[in-house]
Amino acid sequence: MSVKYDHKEIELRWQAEWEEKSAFAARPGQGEKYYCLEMFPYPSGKIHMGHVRNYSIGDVLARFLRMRGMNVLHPMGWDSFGLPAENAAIEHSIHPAKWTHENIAFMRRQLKRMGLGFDWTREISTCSPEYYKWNQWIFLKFYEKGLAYKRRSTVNWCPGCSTVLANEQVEEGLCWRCASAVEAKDLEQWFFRITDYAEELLDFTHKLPGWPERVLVMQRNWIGKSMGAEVSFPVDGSDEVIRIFTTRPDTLYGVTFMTLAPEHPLVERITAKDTLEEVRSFVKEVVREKKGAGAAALEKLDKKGVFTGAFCVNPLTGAKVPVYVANFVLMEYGTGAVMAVPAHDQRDFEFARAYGLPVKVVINPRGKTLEAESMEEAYVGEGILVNSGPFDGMLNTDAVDAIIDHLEEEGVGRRSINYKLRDWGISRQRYWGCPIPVIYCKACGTVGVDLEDLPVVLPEEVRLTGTGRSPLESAGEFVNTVCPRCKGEARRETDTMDTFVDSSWYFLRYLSPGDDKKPFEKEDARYWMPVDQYIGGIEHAVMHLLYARFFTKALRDLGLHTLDEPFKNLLTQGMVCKETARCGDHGFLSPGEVTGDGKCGVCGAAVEFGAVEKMSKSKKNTIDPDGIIERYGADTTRLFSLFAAPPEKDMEWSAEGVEGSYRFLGRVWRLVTENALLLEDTTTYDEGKDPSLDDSPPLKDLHRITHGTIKKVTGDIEKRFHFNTAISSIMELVNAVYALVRGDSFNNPVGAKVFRESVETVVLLLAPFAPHITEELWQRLGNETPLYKSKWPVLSEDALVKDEVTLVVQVNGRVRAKVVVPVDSTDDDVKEAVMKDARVAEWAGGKELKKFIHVPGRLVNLVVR
RNA sequence: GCCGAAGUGGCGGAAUUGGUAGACGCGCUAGACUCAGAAUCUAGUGGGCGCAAGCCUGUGGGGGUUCGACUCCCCCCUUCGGCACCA
Repeated sequence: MSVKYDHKEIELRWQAEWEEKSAFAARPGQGEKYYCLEMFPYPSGKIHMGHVRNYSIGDVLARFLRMRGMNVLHPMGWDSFGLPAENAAIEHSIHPAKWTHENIAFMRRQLKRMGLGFDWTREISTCSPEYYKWNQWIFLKFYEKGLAYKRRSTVNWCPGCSTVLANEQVEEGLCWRCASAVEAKDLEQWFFRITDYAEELLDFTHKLPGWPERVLVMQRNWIGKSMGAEVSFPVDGSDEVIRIFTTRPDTLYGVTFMTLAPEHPLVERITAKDTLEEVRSFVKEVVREKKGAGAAALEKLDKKGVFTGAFCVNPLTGAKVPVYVANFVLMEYGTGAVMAVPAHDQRDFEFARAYGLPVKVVINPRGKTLEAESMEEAYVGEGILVNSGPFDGMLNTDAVDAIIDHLEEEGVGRRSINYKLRDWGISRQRYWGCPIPVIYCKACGTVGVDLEDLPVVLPEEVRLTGTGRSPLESAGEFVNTVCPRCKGEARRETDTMDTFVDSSWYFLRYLSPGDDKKPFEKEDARYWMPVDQYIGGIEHAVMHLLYARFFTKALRDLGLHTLDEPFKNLLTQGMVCKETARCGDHGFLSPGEVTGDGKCGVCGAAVEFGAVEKMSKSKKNTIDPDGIIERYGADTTRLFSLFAAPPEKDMEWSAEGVEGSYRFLGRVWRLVTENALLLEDTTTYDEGKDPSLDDSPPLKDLHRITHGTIKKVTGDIEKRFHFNTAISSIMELVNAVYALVRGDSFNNPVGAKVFRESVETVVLLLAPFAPHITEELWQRLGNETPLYKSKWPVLSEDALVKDEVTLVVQVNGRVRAKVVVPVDSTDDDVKEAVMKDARVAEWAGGKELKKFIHVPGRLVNLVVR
């Protein structure tokens, strides 16, 4: 008697049941809390395999911990403001709101079809006024505290997206989203003062043991802390002073020239009359090169400079050194001026050699004397100071502090710290975002909207042209308003916020999703925060994860909660990849464009296979989850996405692998349905009450394997997130059960009980991975309580104990025999047993036993000569 | 250039503390069932030699530590990721 595994019918039925019962709603206050969160999706249209993997990982964890008795919060929402909605509006004449809401509806259905156990009662969407009202509220609190401010600045302008980008959103001079060359543009912009938190953000990268080291390293590099000194170099024959920042004050006596950034304000003021023309044209050229460098930023520009005709004075030595303008000096970092020490800095060295400038050695490696003339590269290592006045003979690492102290005493410099981190520019000249709640009044100036007037609702009627002006400027009714202070005529800010603002605190909104008095309830935050496990892509290592950390600290300082860090543990999942097909003439080909015998469907040329790359439309190697779910079911799709690789590593999608997972579920299905009568007729083996298994080794083995699997799967899920090995050990258990099913071991009352125990265990252990089929089988096993309310199997340590163990016997490190000994054998017992073995005698007989090594339960190694 | 991660069968991957390398799955081979196929089941499957028992060899390359190394140490190679004029 067999029943077909109808995955679709089973999955839809159980999904309806979970939906109806709100099976996965979190209820604060009951049991130990666990906040499991995956990065919420942008509603781009439909889910892709990256989503499938991300949410499958989170759901396994959430379901597992629920079965372990924890009160799990596992919410879902939508990062629903953003540029694609606007582009769709321009291309297809559909309102961004409509496009977004349709996408959300579609993707929500897809996620539910995946059987993901989310608490849908807490669903949020960042484009809803109920959500972005609190964005605006937070903005105003930041503004009040000076954490939000406006200034004119040179910004990264993406001509493709017609908007400003944050520094974090520029990759190698290109837009992170559309890869257009980023241009410089002067604009009035709102900023968040994330630099106020640079030190704390950096400090806490050392206090997040649950984060992957590489993410922490990336954040540290991004924050880019450098310790050193700021030093003043007076300009000779002028009142002007050039301030420089250096991390190498120990080399101050070796300065032989000075370099300024082309944009440095002093350039115009100190340049000699007769060189002004030359300097100006150089500056122009550099600016032009920098603008054009966007696309070709991979190639570093040649180091170039021009002498200004001016000299400045080294405050320690009194030496006059020439001042150059150089294309490699950045105005944005430090002070825009760099002292040059060619003997001990490679870039300065190259510049000095190119322009015939002197090289002065001030540090000698131990036991060596450097000759400036014959040096072929700068010496950047440690050593002893020379030519450095009172500091001669000092170790350079000690001289750093000594010289800074000296600078401070003389009043010509001070200790200083620099960060690469810049303040976060959040203004975007786009429509589909959160309006910045600010009003400009001729009389009162810049005024924040009153909190009672929030939200500032995004108007529906605007002209979207994508030309670079803020679309909101065209919405007259929105723009023209009255000043909250003087009630006079005023205009609204027409820029919207970077969507990364929306995602910087959404994890807090899930805690109190309906609250209309505050962004979130302090008590809820106290209970649920921090997020115990956050799961998402590595691409957010710097941007989102740094912004969210900043928000958490800033909101703490506003008194909204008391937490330092939002995410206790972070799992960065690998990418979903697939083999590409490529034709020399026609580029990447989709499977449909390749003929049956591996030729290009267009030209018939041989197709190149083998390159495994991240799934992407441009590579034509995507797999649509819908098709897989339709054909194999959500359980198979989830199972395979977890089985193919450990979660933090890239995985390769393979059609055959999916088949394998499907076959496995079929095996489990048949194990229960084909043995329904046997299973119905019995109860689970109970170690305490039922007869001992000592008389039946096969049953005792299976009982032990069953509990070994419980131990292995539990550990793999909770300690290591190694879902792939968890699944394979469940497969091993299934194989072990099948090995006995065809014999007669189970055809007796005790055998049936052991059989039922192992089958129930398979179903329970598999439940987090494949929740539908297991729910169905659980019911078919006659259980009244649905599986989603059931407990994880309990491990019996007693069951794990073996009577005998097989020891591997090595002679001189090579395996030569195996012996079976009682588990409690002493070294001497083992030695006796080993020596009796015929194979051992063959290899070790008649030779001198130098050493006898016994690793209990594992092996024996005889060292003989 | 700097920082980080990784290199294991035909493929995805396993080996948790230095203790039988290749679990589990895919693929492949042979067989059973079938009119046939699909599905399913059984057996085999790192490489070399051998009828076999078995022997040798094998985790990117070279050296080292150890009774014993995929695992620890040193050098090198390759691949991937991040940062990249940061003073």
